[in-house]
Amino acid sequence: MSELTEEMRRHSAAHLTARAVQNVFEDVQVDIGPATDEGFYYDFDLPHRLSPEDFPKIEAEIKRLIALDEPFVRKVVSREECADMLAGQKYKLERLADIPEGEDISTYAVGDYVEMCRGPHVEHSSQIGVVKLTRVAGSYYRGDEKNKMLQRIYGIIAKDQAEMDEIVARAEEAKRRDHRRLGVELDLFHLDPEDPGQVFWHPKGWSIYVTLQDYMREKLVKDGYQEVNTPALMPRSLWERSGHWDHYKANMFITESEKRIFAVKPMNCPGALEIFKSRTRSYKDLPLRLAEFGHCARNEPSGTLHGIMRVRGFVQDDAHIICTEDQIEEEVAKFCRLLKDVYSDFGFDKNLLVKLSTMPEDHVGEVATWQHAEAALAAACKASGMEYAIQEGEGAFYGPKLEFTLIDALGRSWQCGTIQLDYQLPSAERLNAEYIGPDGQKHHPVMLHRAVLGSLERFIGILIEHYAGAFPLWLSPEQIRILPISDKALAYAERTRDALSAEGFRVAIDSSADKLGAKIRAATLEKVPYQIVVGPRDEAAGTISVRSRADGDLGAMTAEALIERLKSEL
RNA sequence: GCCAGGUUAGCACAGUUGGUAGUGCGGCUCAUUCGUAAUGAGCAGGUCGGGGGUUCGAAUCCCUUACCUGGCUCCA
Repeated sequence: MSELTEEMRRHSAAHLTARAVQNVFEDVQVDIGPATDEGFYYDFDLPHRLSPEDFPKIEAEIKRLIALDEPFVRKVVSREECADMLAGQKYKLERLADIPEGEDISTYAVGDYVEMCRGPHVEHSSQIGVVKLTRVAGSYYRGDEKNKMLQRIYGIIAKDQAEMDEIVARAEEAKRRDHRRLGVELDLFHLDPEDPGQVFWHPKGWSIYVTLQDYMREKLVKDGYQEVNTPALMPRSLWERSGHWDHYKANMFITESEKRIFAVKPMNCPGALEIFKSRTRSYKDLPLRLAEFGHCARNEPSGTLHGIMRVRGFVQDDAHIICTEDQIEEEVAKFCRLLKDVYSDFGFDKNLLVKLSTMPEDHVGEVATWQHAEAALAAACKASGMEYAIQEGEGAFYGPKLEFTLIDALGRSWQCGTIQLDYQLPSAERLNAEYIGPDGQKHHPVMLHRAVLGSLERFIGILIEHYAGAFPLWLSPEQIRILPISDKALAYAERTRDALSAEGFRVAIDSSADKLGAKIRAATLEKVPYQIVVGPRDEAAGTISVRSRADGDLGAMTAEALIERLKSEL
């Protein structure tokens, strides 16, 4: 018998969920219920509207079924037998019809419940462990929005109750770190329901934003980029030439002035090419790396918006590299090095996943060109010591791409960085960018679209959750808070602040009438990295009493000693 | 965009079978001038998301609309 796997247990839990739902409710049509990375789900169609209030009933039934400890029995059946068995189950019958002629059709029975299924499953239901249903959601039949929406129940499993408690605790930790919650608590930003998907950055949030942007600027300059800025509003004629009007119009915010149509840019690439085209270019200008923190707006469907992670107005750490085909490999490798360098500064250096998306069915350009491009991307990965997985046919229609996924402190993965090859946009059919080659002839360059962080909004959302709001010193909006023990120490607190501000630190004074304990509590909850307590004793001795977020009470020291410590930490 | 569930004070939430709103935190004022995670007292703050309906009467029931949440789809 094959080894018992997590997937078998999850998939078996899905079967019992289906069985339980059919035992509890009337007229249940079942579809499919696979295991997922997290747990499992099962899709149903039934007149009753499922809600989390139904979970206890269903869970109790699952528990009862598991306790029966019945064996899962596999049986290979004929198509006719299977159809008989599935009588009345329309989704299952459609799924049966999908199974190619000649392939084995297997069923799994637990007790009196039989289901058509490829398997494999556990041997006995008790091997599943503990099952908990987590949520219910709509889901299109076969994932196609033209089809009927089924009701999907998600669930998770654990070996025993203790493990389940642990899993639930981890989910609560993720909830505690939710950037939407911390963003409000730490006064970083707010979202206005009247203006969905647009972020209002408050002083502290904007401080993080600008600090992050300045950090990237420094990296870009060192890496040979030049920063530019292009208009937020550009005319329809340009979008028609770029192809966006045909392919992306539904996602663009469009406006009109004096009978001319304009659109808010959803991407910066046409702007970059307009700069390239503003004068005659030589092959000696290549590669030309143009970075732009351009504000883009995309009219994302309302259902996809999520906090500051998925918004309609955002800024990417965007850049476009205009180069020759021969330069692709070196430019991609250079980008990979930059990306690794940046990610490691945030502690994302481990488990970086790279995906290479190749030519899709619906594509433009020659197959040979695509193969050459894909090989260049693969070679660049290898050159920078990155392993990659191939996503067959997942590339954009205009070129292949690399996508970089980082893993945060909670072990969750986020796709942020990307580099995409584009033969289309600079071509004669589109924006017609040209340079003069060594041969004196005109040539079309290739364009690389790339971003390390992706959108700053989303990346900051990830950082908030990754750090649980406790930003490293360099990113903290308020690096130091001075807590005078009473008004009598206020003047000394102000002198101390001025000394630290002069060194470039972001410092605030808590001049409220609260007692020291309350001030410490407030600063601690707001995760300020350094707190300085000052009172008459310190003033007399010319020292300050320092508390660090990481190491607690550091005792008395001079302001100079603290400055030295902070500088070494930056 | 689709399905489901939500929306009550700045935030977190109560609000029993319909009888016209409460708690905590926060804010403000006053008092306290205090040495390492919450000083005390008082005050203000809500057309219960918007609109329509049922009813003598709606936060509560119905319809509609906006937004939010969870998924699905999408992410040239």
